[in-house]
Amino acid sequence: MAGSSTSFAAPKTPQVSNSPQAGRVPVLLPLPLDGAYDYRAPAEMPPPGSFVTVPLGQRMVTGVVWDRSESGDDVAEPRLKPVATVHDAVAMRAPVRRLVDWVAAYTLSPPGAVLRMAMGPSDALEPEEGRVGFAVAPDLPGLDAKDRRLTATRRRVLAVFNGGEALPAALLAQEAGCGAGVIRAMAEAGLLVETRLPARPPRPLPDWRLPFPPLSDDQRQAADAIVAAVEARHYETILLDGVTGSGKTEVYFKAIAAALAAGRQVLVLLPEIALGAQWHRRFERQFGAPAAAWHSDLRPAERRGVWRDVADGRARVVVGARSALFLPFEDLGLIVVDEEHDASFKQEEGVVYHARDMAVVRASLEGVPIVLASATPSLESLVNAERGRYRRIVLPDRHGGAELPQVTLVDLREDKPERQRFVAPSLIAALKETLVAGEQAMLFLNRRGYAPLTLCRTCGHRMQCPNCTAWLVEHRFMGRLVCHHCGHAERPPEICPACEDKHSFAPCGPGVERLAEEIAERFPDARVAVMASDTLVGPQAMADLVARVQAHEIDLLIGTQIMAKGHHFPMLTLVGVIDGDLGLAGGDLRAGERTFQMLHQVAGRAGRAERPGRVLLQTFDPGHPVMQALAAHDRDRFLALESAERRSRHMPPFGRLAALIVSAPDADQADQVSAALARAAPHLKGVDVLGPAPAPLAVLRGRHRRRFLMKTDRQVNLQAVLRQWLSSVRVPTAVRVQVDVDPYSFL
DNA sequence: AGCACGCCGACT
DNA sequence: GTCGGCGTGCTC
Repeated sequence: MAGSSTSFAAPKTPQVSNSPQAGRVPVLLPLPLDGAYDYRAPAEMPPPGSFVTVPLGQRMVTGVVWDRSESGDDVAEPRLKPVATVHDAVAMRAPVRRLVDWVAAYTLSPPGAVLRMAMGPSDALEPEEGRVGFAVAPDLPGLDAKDRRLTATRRRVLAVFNGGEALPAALLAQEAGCGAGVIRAMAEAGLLVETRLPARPPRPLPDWRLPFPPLSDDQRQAADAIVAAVEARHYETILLDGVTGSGKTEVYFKAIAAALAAGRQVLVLLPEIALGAQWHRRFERQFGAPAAAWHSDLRPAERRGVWRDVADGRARVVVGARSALFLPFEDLGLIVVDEEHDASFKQEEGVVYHARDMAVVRASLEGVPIVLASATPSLESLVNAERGRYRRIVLPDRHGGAELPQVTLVDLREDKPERQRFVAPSLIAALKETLVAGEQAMLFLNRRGYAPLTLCRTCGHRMQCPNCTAWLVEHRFMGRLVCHHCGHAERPPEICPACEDKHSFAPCGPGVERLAEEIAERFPDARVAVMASDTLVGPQAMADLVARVQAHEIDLLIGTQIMAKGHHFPMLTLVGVIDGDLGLAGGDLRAGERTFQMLHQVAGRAGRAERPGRVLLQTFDPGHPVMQALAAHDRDRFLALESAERRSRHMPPFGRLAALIVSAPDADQADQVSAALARAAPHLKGVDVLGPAPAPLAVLRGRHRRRFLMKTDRQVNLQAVLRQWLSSVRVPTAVRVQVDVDPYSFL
């Protein structure tokens, strides 16, 4: 205990003020704790945003020096542990810290859980010096090659250099097929010398001065307005509303060029990385250099590189999915959210947030403009434009003069497919015409696998997931029954587990695989490909298939929503939608809106070049407003109807919504906590609580789930009401209460 | 999120 | 009699 008595005897750090906060520093850790923890500050107080490593319990954790809050109920000073390390890395800027706080408060998540998304890879904090490498010793050529120390392995190592530059040890060892020990021994023996490798090469800079393609008057006006916003350098949300083919991308590329010209960085958010490839090609064509990509399957070294380049300003334009929202831009000048209506911007696990909405928050905290682009804007964004919070810029024309495809509704009650078949006679006929004309066709069915349900003909038993309230989907290519919710997979049984009858199973309903089978029977000579997330493995598979379609090596493409977006197939003149009603079932608030957006996007694949396209849309409900709007190309009337409907029900964006999901391994526990929550539910003006009800997915991954829905007037502070409500109920650790503010999924 | 502490089954 | 399963609770 000599150490502690020494520190006791040492004079106390002189107090710079009488404040009890002197000498202490709040540190937010990337853990789901209640808030920042206080630590004893080092002699030189690290400013807010500094990355620091501190002791927590038995381990060391790296976090960020946070901003002082006013609350006074801090831990007593003697218990404070000291900050262990202050990192040299670029500090987290105030707008990012405020974004973390904002997202945490809005989503009712622990701030540390949000910080985790903003921290980046832990090794990105290490000081960036050239890595250690090895080169051939300068006097080596003088050595006799027959020197006994020059074993075969060592010779292989020397051969790797082949007269070239220094290399990192790991690469050397890998290339020579030996261990790191060999390299070290060779260095000790004087065969190799240790050197510094040069720092990572600089990124090629996108060139904003390259000529743009000629823009239409509408495009030019839109571009001028957005460029002016970029140059004005203040926050504004611009909704860029333009039909497919109207040239939205060129318009926001102009804005990107303006931001680059001003020396500032740009963030572009795309809904799914699947459509990244063609975006990157397009960007590189315009700017002569690639944009930096940020997504979940970057390799660690690449991830670290991008992170650092964003932080020190070397990466000028970053394209990414949701998580790019939290990147540490040094000098952000513009944010673009493309396909802003896309539901995949909503993160459904962990911190539940909507990246489009939080991007607007970031833009406002950074004081920069943000462009939300879509051919089918969300009702939320359109209403925000009506309210004057967003500026709406409309691009009316299909740039390049191509006609809109003709959309014909196929009434499945009249125009019936044969038994156990799913393509109506009129669509078969259209496919035939298209193929005969040497053109391409696409069939859209948003269902992976062979059949969504497998049923025993003898006893009616349905194959169900053991962990979820869901049917198992047959995947015939894989020879598996698969749960699309938890990933459970099993071999299709030979005998029915209920009645033990043999070979009694029958597939019910179509998936893309079954549709492909029907088409192969019907058109044996057609070259058919299936495009679904589980048939395209690896990042290259999608690009390869797209290239084959563009080279007309495929006549007929069958796929799920993965093929709905962005690909340009000049010879594709027919799109068939197998089940237009699929997205409309279930109690989803946005079912109609989403179905419209998805089918509109799919329809847009037909006839984008000089060839006119047509769309045949199979439905059991041709009178449905979604189908009528699609057939008449009347988006605005549909939106007006949808908007009126939402307004009358006080649903978003005219009211606010939050969902609570109570889940537990045990149904009783879930019920008990639900009952307690129900008893404590707020009774306030403008607040309605519905529930508890078993969730549509009543069991998910083995957890029993109950749902509440809280609906409030727009002016109610929904978060405050929720916080109050939740704090009044004790929740045992086995039970989880997940909060989903602005829910998009109602499962 | 880790990591320790703590209370019940199969092993030397 | 111990080793170790993972339920519960804490970390400035």
